[in-house]
Amino acid sequence: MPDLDDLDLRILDLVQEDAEMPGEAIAGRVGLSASAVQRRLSRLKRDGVIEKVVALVEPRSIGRTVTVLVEVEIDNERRSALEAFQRWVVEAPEVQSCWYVTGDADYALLVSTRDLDSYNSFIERLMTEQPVVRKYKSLIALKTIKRGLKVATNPD
Amino acid sequence: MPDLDDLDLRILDLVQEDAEMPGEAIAGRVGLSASAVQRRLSRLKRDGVIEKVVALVEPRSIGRTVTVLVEVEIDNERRSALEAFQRWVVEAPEVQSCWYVTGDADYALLVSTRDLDSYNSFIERLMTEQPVVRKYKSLIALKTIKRGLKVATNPD
DNA sequence: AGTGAAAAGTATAACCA
DNA sequence: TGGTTATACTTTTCACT
Repeated sequence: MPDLDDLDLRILDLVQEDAEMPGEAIAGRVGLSASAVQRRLSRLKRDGVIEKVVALVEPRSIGRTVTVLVEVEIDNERRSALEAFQRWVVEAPEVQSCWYVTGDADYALLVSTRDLDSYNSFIERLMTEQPVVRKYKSLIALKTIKRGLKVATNPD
Repeated sequence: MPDLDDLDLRILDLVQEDAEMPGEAIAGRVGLSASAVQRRLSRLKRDGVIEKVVALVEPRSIGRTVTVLVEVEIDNERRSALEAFQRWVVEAPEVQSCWYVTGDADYALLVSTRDLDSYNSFIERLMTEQPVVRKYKSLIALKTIKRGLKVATNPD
């Protein structure tokens, strides 16, 4: 991942908001030709700066009403099972994101399920299949204020 | 947002993983013609099922090394300032996502910054500009296990 | 609603500055 | 590296089932 110049950053800023914008529209805004923009986009994808381009789906519209932030505490005497836990998380379709964190918890999971019943099923599966999880705490999202993974490109 | 059939769900499953897949490729997988797929995609966007299509950028590659889950506690005697707080959050480029949650905290924020220094600046701005925030707790992500906002389309 | 074919719009690649 | 042109591909529109 080599050095990105200011033009790359401005392009990234735009496509993180709308990846369907035609190269020519981007070109107009950043002051380049369409093909220069496309060349840069190809390079950004090849180098892994742009991981992928995805559609963001509104969860309610496909019947997923429940979003939960789950804080998970690990049994330190079973640390050897951590890799299996992480693989489980990566495979679980309910888990949107997961971080290993400092602080009170060990892992934080962002989970999306149909309803509270299926959230409960998810937690039961987690606790029975992954005994390395000692405790968990649920922060149930009552309202989504902002949803995205956009990374700021500004210098601050 | 009217009823989605099984074909819609299968299309959504694919474009949440890779929105650049040509209509014809999707068509082959779900058993439709390319134009039928395109018509469904247009409808899904028009109806807001697909909110938008965005590029996912790898934070490190643009110099953002710090990801933090911030739990925020609200001063209940200043509830009137909540709307201003939410607007602030929506505007703040460091905040990727934010939920109003049950449990110990009131809000949970997903924050991305250049380094710990700029995270500190962010927190100071938050605390001085939004006195409605009484307390906060930082869960610093030491490792990202899984990153995305994909919503499962399966029945579970 | 779906299919297939023509038309319009984009992206890709080759070439030159 | 950027711009321009030509080619290939994709999406959009339309006539028809």
